[in-house]
Amino acid sequence: MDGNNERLLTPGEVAALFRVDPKTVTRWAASGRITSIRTPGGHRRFRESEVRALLRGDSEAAPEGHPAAS
Amino acid sequence: MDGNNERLLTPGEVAALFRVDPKTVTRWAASGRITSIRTPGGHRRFRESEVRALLRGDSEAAPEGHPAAS
DNA sequence: CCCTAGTCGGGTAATTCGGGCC
DNA sequence: CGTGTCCGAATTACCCGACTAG
Repeated sequence: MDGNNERLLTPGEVAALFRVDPKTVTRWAASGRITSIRTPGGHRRFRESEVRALLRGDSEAAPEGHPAAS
Repeated sequence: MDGNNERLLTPGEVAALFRVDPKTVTRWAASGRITSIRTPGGHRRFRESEVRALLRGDSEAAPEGHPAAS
């Protein structure tokens, strides 16, 4: 198995998490405030770990990978 | 034995990677947005390297071959 | 040969996209 | 500057029944 078990969220999911409109989430991605993965169709997907870090109030950029309990 | 060690992924695998419906992946292949290999039965299969490049946001899809360090 | 899971095909509703405006 | 809402257009998600993969 690949260690690539990163869960992706849809704009609507992130919008519901942040209590904002999906359009706002799209603007965050356009501003580079959040990592966005684009589907061949043009739709965006967001990393669950990244969104979680933002939700926690982590101003610092979340490091890629797993937050090893150090 | 051709040196073709390319791993092929099923629509369900690609769909899970992009967090989309397997039907959507099939639509990408129908639109020519992704290289699809057809089984004698009509089922589609996708190249692991191609899917990975799409996930990375690489607009330039590797036509084929291995990513030799140039 | 049989079986379970996955995929195929077409059609319709929901969501998202993009730009512009308040 | 950032957010919410408008529009039209594109893309995606779920419905069904039938076939393939292993």
